[in-house]
Amino acid sequence: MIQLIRGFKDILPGEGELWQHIEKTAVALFEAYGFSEIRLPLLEKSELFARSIGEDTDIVEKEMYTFPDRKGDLVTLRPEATASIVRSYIQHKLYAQDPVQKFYTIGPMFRRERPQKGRYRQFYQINAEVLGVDSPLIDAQLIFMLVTLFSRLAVKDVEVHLNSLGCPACRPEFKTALSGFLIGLKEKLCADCVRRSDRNPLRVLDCKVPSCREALTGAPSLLDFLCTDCKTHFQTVQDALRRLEISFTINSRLVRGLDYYTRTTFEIQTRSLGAQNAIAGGGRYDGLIQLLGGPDMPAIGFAIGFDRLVEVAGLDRCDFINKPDVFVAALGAKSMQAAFDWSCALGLAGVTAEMDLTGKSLKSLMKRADRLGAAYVLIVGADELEKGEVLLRNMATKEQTAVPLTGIVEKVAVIVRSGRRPL
RNA sequence: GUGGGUGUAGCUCAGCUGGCAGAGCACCGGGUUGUGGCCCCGGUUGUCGUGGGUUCAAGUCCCAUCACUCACCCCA
Repeated sequence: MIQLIRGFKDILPGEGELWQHIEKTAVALFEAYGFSEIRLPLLEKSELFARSIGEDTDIVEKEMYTFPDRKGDLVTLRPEATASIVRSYIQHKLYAQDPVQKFYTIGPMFRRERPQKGRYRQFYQINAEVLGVDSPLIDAQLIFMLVTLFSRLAVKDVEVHLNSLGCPACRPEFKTALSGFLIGLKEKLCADCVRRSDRNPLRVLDCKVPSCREALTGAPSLLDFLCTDCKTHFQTVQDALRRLEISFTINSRLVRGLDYYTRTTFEIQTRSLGAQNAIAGGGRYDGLIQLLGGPDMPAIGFAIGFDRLVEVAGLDRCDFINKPDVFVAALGAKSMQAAFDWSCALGLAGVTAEMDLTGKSLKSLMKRADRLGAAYVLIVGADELEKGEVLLRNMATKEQTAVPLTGIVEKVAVIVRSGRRPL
């Protein structure tokens, strides 16, 4: 048997409906705030990610699906969406029409990590990005949208973690101070942190090893090093969040894994996902557009882990399963023909009709109708055809109505519609 | 990439110190000659993850491998 590739998964019928519901909820929300959909390729030149995400990140160093195409060009299955969004914004000069652009996009990303709860090699993200807006108010609005979405999807125990990473004017100063602090501490840190302290000292801050955390208690805080502009920006974000009644925690150790982040960064966490507790993360990346060859434009965005969101959404999967309105139970070959014609016509009339084509006993047909959750069963047999009327059984009330054969499709459709609950 | 746990019927799992591969659910049929859910009776379903090894004999012990899973790492 050929099995699927490690870390990949099938979204089976029964789950698909829930995925769709979540997607629709997100799209409706984004559109209400003026975001438009952008659809992007899954494959990009490898160089795009190396430049945007950062050569020294784990993603680029060891997690990307990178391979030469048939001509020998290095291509990569996208590990995230922001790089492509920015690439597209620059390439099509979208800023020329209107410097402010708001996008959302939903789709698969690929990273070759070891699979775990809520972590797959092909995983899905919902992204929203605002390009060309400097104002800290937009930062708050994005967080507001995330919190709103999670509440609409009944996600429990949502926590907003907030930090500012500063800008090219103030971050280097902090990095120097941090490096200085770390030098004296090398023997107290774990092996990973010793390596990090040279290459990417910021990452030492969110190490989970208890001894490292302890050693870092007196470490300089990023927030003390922010320049005046960054400080004001961060303060405005917080004030706006308070006005929007969103509770948040400032976590000066919240560091992003991608190099391009500046200023505001945030992460939405929830319990009940084990170690993979982040369901969304994002932040500002003011320098990225210019870095990739575009104009000097600010930008901010977030990514939601779709797979994780599906796991923590407080929704009953059964509520979204597609149930037939009518199950057509045909007994005998002659009945089968008539029943088949009617079930096709019912579909056109907007009534979901399901029927069994294998010629089973009425008992098993009834069982099947019950399992599928059909609202009605239309019983069609030789006796009924002779009498000129078939029986429509309401599965909930067990009431049976005789429906004459003339105009049967319309009559069934009327009864089914009247029985449907208004949405 | 590192470490732990788990792979037996479609699903959930039992199977002892090696000795004929099992149960519940599901499915199919019958009781009810044409009416679902409850009840009763009967029936189908297996490369015991895969490949080696030890043994008279391996689901069981050993090695390898694949997959799932949890954690580290990293990240959404």
